[in-house]
Amino acid sequence: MTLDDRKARVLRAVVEEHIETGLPVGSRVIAKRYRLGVSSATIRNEMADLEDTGYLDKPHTSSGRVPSDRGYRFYVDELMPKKGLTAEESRAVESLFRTRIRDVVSFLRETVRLVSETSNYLGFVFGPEGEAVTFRSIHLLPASSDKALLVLVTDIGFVETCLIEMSDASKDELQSMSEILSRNLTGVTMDQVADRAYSLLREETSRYAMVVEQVVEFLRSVTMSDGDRLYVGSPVNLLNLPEFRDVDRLKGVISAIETNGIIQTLLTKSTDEADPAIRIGAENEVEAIKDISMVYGTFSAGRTEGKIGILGPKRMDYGRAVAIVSMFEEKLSGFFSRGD
Amino acid sequence: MTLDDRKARVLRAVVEEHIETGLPVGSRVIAKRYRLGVSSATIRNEMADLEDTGYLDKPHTSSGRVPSDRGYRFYVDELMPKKGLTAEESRAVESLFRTRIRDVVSFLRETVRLVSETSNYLGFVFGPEGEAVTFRSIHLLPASSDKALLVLVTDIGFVETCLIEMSDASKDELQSMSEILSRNLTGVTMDQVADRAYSLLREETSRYAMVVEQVVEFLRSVTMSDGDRLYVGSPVNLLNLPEFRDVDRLKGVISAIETNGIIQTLLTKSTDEADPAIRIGAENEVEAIKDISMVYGTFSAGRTEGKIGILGPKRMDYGRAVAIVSMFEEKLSGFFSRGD
DNA sequence: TTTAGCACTCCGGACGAGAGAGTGCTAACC
DNA sequence: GGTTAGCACTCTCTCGTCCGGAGTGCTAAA
Repeated sequence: MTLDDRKARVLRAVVEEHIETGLPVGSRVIAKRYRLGVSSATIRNEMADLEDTGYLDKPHTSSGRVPSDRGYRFYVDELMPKKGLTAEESRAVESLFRTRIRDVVSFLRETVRLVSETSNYLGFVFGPEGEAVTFRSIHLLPASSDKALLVLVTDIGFVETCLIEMSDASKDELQSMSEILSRNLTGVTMDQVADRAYSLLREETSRYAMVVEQVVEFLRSVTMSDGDRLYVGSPVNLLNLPEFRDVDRLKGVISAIETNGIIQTLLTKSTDEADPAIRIGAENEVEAIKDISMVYGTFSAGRTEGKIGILGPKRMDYGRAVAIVSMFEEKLSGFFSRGD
Repeated sequence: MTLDDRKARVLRAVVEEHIETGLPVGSRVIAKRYRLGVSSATIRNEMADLEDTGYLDKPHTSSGRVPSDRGYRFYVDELMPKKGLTAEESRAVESLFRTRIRDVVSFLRETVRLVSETSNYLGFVFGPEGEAVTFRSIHLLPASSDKALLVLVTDIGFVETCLIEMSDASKDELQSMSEILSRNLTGVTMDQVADRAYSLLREETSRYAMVVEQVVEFLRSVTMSDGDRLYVGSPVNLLNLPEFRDVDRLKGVISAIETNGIIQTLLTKSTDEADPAIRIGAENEVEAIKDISMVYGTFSAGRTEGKIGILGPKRMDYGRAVAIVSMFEEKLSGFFSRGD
């Protein structure tokens, strides 16, 4: 389905006007503000047609028009101009990726904060999945008289640490256990590593049963931690939007997002879309966020991948959102491949 | 200043009724619901007196009374019953402290989440300060061909890691640098460690100038990270409170909290108060949170200490908040001393 | 096909009335 | 003298009503 040139221009004007103001837009405003060379009456007719074909909605009988999901969809697919980031914004992003990385978790958390800040919507990152990740190295270090520190480094730079209680173990013993672990588990994928570690350690140093158990338990918890993959920014930005003056709506959205699983299922459901992908309103197929849009993309991290995206109102600045997501995608892919 | 017995009982009734309902409370309700043995007219007289002496306020001429800051203060100091947590709640807290601790940062983050959840207000933790902390151990581990992993363990169990870029270094070289670091920096306090490391590494292995610089830079960032000490829960709970139906108020509070520094200065200003301490409304001396109350306490972590607390409306359930804070204080102190 | 004109619709703010809740005061009561 | 019943008064909140404004849809003319 396509639209003739003038209808497309009217639709574009309506969408952009509505994105800017948040209010229903009338024919007069379009005629005045957007130089289409025709009168408001003509625009009115075009708008009526656009409503009939489902590109525009009317909140009530005699008010201006608002883009429908379909209208937005046509807009982002066909009409939307490509946008870039300002020099200053790019610089802010660059600088995040130049700072010393302490660990991947806080790095991703910082990323989310920056996405939220530059977009003025709600940023999120869905971290690289664990299953395809392998270990680059494993160490057991003495930490105190009765504790050892287990350090794991994955091939994409994740560092996980964990304190292990142990009654007595010499430095040498730790060292040897450490080496056994390293030799045998390096390169093994996450979903196999716990089992491997278990059989391995048990036969080699059975007198440390308690330690072995703790190591295995920790490895299990690392691999299972699918819920931990989602990082969401602070929803304060959404409070500034007129569509969320209604507290209950905001509450619904926030709790939907915080309820682990919603975004995950949304993202994994993603089909052969463009990248960055755009999901508009009801396209998300979840009641609670049916007037929320989502722009997200995929970044690669070693053999696996993660998602980064922005949640905002349907009248979000899609062009800008796409620019931001693209930028971060690229940077994140770069970041995670750098470590190879 | 004290109150005669009946006035105190009226005040207590008003405060508790208001805490429960959030509405101005009238004399009739008090007379009916709280068995004071006098009629509403008498209560009315008492309430008028309480208003004169500043314990109660009236939103407008002919409405019920609302406790003033002074009224709340008297309530928490003199009238409030001691509360405990339900068995189930205690169990939830216990279980957090029994789970395997991955690292202190995520542990504190989880703590904040749990405080928010059990209190139904906004929990926060102000982590142990860095200056008095010393290192228990320091390690440099091979991570990949061109990177090493720097691992620090502090005496209170904080683990900080950081990837260091280095063009070429054999395992043995890393090992020896690692040992030099360990030997010389263990037990040194955070605020001295960067300098020590610098002079040390430079003279011993000058050919790794780049590495040294990175290590020092990281040590600096660890010691400086005062802004990172604050962990705040999700403000969703606040959305459920009728006093925050007004989005702008909520926005003010949230951004005041997110603006680093507000809570810090509030907490550091704390004088010789009881523990858990209670700050009611304007006692906080910050405009933005002048109708927010705060209940917080101190937990010890080795030679240093941190704060844990709850932010809520002035009509918060102080008894419960105190119980929760006490519980967490104790648990956290236990947690951080366990590692000695 | 476009446009001007006009009647019509609907929203939102203003206004006022009435109900409800609560107070303060007065006068009677124990 | 403290306590209480009664009552007038005040203020808020909720409706219903009433415009004014904005926008539409339709018709007829250009």
